Amino acid sequence: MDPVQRRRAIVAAVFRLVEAGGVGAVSLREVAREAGLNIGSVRHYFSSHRALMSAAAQEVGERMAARLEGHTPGEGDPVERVAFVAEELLPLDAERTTELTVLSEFVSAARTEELYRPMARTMAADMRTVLREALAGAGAERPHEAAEDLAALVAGLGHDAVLPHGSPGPDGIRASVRRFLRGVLPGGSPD
Amino acid sequence: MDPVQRRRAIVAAVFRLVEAGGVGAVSLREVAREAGLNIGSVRHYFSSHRALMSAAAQEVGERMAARLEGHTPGEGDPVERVAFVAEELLPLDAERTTELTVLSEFVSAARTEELYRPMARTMAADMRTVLREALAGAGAERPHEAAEDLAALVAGLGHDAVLPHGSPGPDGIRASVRRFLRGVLPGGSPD
DNA sequence: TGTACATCAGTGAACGCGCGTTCACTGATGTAC
DNA sequence: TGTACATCAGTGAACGCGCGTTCACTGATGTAC
Repeated sequence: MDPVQRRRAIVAAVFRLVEAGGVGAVSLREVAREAGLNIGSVRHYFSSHRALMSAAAQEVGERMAARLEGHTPGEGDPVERVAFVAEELLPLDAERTTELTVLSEFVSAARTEELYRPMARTMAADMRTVLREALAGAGAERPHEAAEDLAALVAGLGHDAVLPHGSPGPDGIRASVRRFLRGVLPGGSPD
Repeated sequence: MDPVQRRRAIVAAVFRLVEAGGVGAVSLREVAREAGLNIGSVRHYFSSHRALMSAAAQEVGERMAARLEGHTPGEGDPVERVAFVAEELLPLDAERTTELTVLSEFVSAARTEELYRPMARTMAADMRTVLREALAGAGAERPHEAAEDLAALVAGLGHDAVLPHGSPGPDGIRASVRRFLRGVLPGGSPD
């Protein structure tokens, strides 16, 4: 197996463990078991537990950055154009739910673990930038303020939906985003 | 020392450890050190690690419930009346920041640890109820929808501010809450 | 008043376990000459 | 073509450590009679 692919497979095992039990549940023995390798083999590709987690955090950040940058805003109604961007960051299907859950675990861990802080900071800044540009492009009057509000709304909706609480669900999430956007963009039909 | 006080002191030590390192950083040995006790003494008051964490989670839930129920909505401008309630749930000073950080750690842990799930569910439901009643009392046209949106905004603002990222800070948080409330309540000056 | 016993706060050593790390190793592939 | 050596993927035992738990213990206070 290609060493690059092997490293990817190990990081993928880390992601599955993070989703199942959080960042704290990732031990080298569990990673080895999940990846179908010997613990010594994991060590062969990542010199330490810290190095493995750092690589995993970097990969999460790169995936989300690609998600944010990789789409074209689309056309049509301003509300739908910005909603399309915001919804990249919301748990509206299984794929996004998994990815956001893993991201959220790393970002939360960044509060007490400095290893994840650069990634968390970059993510927060990228998200604000992308939302601000989308809002400005769609004609928002105060894109900076609106981006702050939308970033908080998106974080809150994502947080709730990822947890086993009384989340509004995909339809409720979509509705919240549209209510917000109709308030800050021109051309949305009033309520 | 009164046994009740002793239990409280041990739970307080748990809270300090959760704030410093998350729920995963709470070991019985660390709790004993933090509380100035022997590990056997901690065991004397809480029959297991699980029982201790359960008691701590319950205490967090009760404190937040008291915070939500214990205030009177106040009078005057509808925006300020609801903002007063919402701001109980936002990290606007050191005390609220600490309390919300600890709450947030337990709620996040609830995703993978069923022990904390009842508390997390109750908290989420209480928060929605209190916000909905405050919005309805202040004249919101669609208090249910507005409460969902405000709950997400509050969760997002709190999440961001608790983490070492590019948070908007207390003034930005207050401004976001007021922009939202002016959009859903009567009598707020437009923009 | 005095003795015996029960209760309970508090102690700290010992257990088995999973952890990250270290290390000596196997065996296949590739390169030097 | 053939031999010697280097490289590197992959292995798995062993280390010291912190963990939750268990347990036998001390000593003070309160109660029974």
